[in-house]
Amino acid sequence: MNVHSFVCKFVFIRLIMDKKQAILKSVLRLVKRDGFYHLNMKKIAEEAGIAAGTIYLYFKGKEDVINALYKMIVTDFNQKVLDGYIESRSVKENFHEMLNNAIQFYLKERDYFSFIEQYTYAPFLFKENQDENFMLLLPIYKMMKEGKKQKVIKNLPDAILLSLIHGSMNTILKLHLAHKTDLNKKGIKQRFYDACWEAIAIAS
Amino acid sequence: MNVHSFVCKFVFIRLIMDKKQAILKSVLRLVKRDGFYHLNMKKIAEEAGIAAGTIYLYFKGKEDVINALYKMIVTDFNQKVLDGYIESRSVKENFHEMLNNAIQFYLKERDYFSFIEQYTYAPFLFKENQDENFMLLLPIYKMMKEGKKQKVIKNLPDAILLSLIHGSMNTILKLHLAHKTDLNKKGIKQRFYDACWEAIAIAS
DNA sequence: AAAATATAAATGAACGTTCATTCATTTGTT
DNA sequence: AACAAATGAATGAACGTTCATTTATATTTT
Repeated sequence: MNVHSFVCKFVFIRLIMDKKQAILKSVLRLVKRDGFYHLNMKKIAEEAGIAAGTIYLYFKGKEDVINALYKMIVTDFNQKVLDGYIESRSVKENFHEMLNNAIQFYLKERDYFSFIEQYTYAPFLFKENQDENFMLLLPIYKMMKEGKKQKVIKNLPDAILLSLIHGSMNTILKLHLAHKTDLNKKGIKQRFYDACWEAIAIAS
Repeated sequence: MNVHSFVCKFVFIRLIMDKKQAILKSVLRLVKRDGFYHLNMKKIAEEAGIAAGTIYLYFKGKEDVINALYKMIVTDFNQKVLDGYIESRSVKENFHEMLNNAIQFYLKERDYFSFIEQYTYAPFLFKENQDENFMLLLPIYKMMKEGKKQKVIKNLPDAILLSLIHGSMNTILKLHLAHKTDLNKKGIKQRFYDACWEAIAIAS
């Protein structure tokens, strides 16, 4: 393999990825706008500015597209949120940082939230693995475990702590996206973080 | 109108309602089992033990069926949960009672939860009115207001309190239905109620 | 360097299904 | 006989997917 062919191969892969991404981005926009129910291959192609058949060059079919998108979002989410975790910091600081990262993530990529919510509640729609549903909770688990060990977080069952953190985050995002509150206001966000922390922390 | 025709009319209405209910119950079971995506009129008819055309004698079409089901569930939920509200009782007691009613409601009618979750996140799918989404929150609103007035509930923005209560309830139900926890165990349920109350109550 | 050839990428009409809905007909009731 | 209720085959639109064809890109030959 000479340098020339190496460069060619690199460019080749990059282009494939670009088109794959373009298709996934289209799905994202469509699911947000019209919902899963009205999603179809022709629309996806139109939105991506390609022909319907082209999608099948990059994905096995509709299911494959949807699953690929889910995996992309989960990977992106976990990476960005776990980025906020620094061993040396206190649990409280890590909690704030990760919750903030999670909320910022969904505020920045608001289509992600809509997609994830709809995907999660479509039983056996496109799911290869039911446990996938809970992959988004990994960062919270990590933090909870450490907090319990250090006795700064209440010794409640994991499910309850998860509910208080993830559940309330979910709902406040929902309310934000429905314009029932405004997480961009600094005050609201801070008060939410604090309320959330108070809910799970051992009072000092 | 004589007694006979009155009886006839009564029976007539009852039968209509029975068939309507039978159709809605079928939808419920199918949505839980296969998801919204795989729902179709033939399946609904089969599940209800009637012919496909018969559905159109009772509903305008598919959308109408879905919307009717949603309205039925919301009405049922609000009634059953608000049943737990007694003016003379303390806010804390009312909170426990209503949260318990809500959870029992969804545990008893587990198909309801699956349906509501999927319906809520299908943007513009079958929704005549976007604000419908938040109709399930009415009972919580009522309690929150009173609690704030009596200064037993933290003076946080409604959206935050809602998130802590409704959001965490939602997630714990989700975890229960996915067998990640067991709300039927008395201990878990009680600890969840207490944790939830601690999250919103002013420490005494 | 241009032309010819080979390969890859993209297209969109066509296909077979599936679906919601309709309605002429049948079944049940008054 | 008269009416209401239920049927399910028929209909046509919509869908996911395929594939013969076209367009674009790369390679080889002249």
